[in-house]
Amino acid sequence: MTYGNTIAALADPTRRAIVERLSTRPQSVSELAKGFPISRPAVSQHLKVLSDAGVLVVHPHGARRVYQLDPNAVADLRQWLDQLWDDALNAFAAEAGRIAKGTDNDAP
Amino acid sequence: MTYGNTIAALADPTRRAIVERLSTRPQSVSELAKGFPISRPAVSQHLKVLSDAGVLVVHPHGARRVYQLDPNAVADLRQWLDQLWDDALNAFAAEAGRIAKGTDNDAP
DNA sequence: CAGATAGGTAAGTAAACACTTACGGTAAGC
DNA sequence: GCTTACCGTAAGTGTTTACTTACCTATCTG
Repeated sequence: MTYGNTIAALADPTRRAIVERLSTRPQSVSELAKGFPISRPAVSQHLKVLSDAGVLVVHPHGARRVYQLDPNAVADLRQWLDQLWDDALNAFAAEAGRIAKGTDNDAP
Repeated sequence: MTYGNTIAALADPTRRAIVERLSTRPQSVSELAKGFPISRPAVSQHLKVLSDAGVLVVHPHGARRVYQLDPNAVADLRQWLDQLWDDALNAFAAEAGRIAKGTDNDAP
């Protein structure tokens, strides 16, 4: 169920951009905020949402707080997606089989 | 960018549940609606969001409209996630390397 | 110690969202 | 043709959300 929080957190474009930035290297709040057209508190709020969802981890370096992407969150979401992908392919194959056997009701 | 719409569409729990149901077999609107505690029009609206995002495809069978999960949408999202995963792991390794070399500023 | 830097939190607001009921339009069955 | 099932859309509503400014607490620096 943890992937639910993750995907909800990643729904916002700004939050996705933050995550993408952090995926290359850890960064502090104001460092991040420089790259966005929104205020620093807004970035801080996004970081809280992402942290609460388990997507980010913080470790304080003095007065600075450095945020980092947690690979585990990505892994959880990936697992769910892989399951979905697998089921979707199976369903597709089953459907194709039914159509090939003429069991579909497309024809008049 | 198409994964952006996909992930936004999947942010809602009801919509995720719909997608999970459709991942096993295609289903019609009222068939789907039976399984949820919300009204049929609400389900219809969710289906529109998912279709607009490219997550679902419809094909009408007479008066019924059968919705089906489109594996391509899942594939796009998977690709983005894999990229994120890869970058995150690299960043993690780089960070670990920097700490091991004592380049980090944790110490007073 | 005084001031600056870094960042979380509170309160307010406008827009987006997830519903509801009501309605209109199309295909099926008698 | 007339009724019944199927389904999308319109309009309205309460809640969530993404922002803003203002404020407050820590830490680093001179």
